[in-house]
Amino acid sequence: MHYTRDNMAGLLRSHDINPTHQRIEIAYALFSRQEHLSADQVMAIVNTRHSETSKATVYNTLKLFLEKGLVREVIVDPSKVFFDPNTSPHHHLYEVDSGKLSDIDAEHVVISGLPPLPAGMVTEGIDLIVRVRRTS
Amino acid sequence: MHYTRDNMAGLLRSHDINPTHQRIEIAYALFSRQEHLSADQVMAIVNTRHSETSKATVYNTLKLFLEKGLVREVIVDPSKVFFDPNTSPHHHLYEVDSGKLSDIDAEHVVISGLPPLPAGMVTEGIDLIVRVRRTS
DNA sequence: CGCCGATCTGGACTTTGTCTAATATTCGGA
DNA sequence: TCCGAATATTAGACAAAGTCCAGATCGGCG
Ligand SMILES: [Mn+2]
Ligand SMILES: [Mn+2]
Ligand SMILES: [Zn+2]
Ligand SMILES: [Zn+2]
Repeated sequence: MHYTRDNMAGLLRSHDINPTHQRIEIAYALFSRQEHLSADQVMAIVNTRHSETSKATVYNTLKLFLEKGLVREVIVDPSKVFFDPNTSPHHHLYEVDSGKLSDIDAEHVVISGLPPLPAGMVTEGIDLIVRVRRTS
Repeated sequence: MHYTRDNMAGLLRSHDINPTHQRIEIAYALFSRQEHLSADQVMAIVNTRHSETSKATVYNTLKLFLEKGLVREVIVDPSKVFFDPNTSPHHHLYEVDSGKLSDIDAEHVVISGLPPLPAGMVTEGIDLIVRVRRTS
């Protein structure tokens, strides 16, 4: 599957999001790259050409995408949140020094032996983060 | 093992940390409670009685404890870091709504099928976070 | 064209955390 | 015990991420 600006409107509609110019640009930034981006990075990307999208809109839009399940949040760096266009179950490899974040396919990873959940609780997700460092 | 202010100095020295009044208070806040605390919470606790420890000292001290391996950092909430006096290998259960964070013993948890690390990389830690929500 | 709800915006504000330069404390040695 | 150097603490300025709001703008429809 190949992402273009032109198929962003359909993607947004399929997630019950009204497609606007700004939302299309922001979605395109994430989906065309298939990378983990911070709000700051998204803002820099969408404002490279000319369109001028405000900070408030970038944050509002990313939050909207999150609520609608179009993207997922990755909390791995204490100073900023990353947004992930890959919403299929997967884990993350985090290079502590460089801040580089990459995906680990969940398909072959098995997590067993977790204790039963407290009553009245339901799992929203299991985040597995492998923190690595360059051999010094 | 039972933690008192009086045995904090020894604990600090055993981790190569010069025990000072402020450091003892901060360590005592964490170890006597055995809870995950944010810097803000630590500051509130140590300043409840009278001692008046500054914000800079709270942050400096928590970072020092981290470097010396006396506490560990838990990154689970996008808005603040939690400090964990439990440095033995364990995982976390995070209640998304309430923000409550609790330990999952690592002893019976098995994680298998992780892909090999990129060359020249060494694992610094594996963080497993089970995000749960109250059944609605 | 003109209306109206939805969206976008600048900028003030909040929160978490960092930095700095001045002050205070600690601690080993005389 | 006293002293000086090294170490630690501090107030407050600063920075960065993120939130909020009231007013401006957009865009689809009659
Ligand atoms: Mn989806
Ligand atoms: Mn230890
Ligand atoms: Zn990912
Ligand atoms: Zn813990």
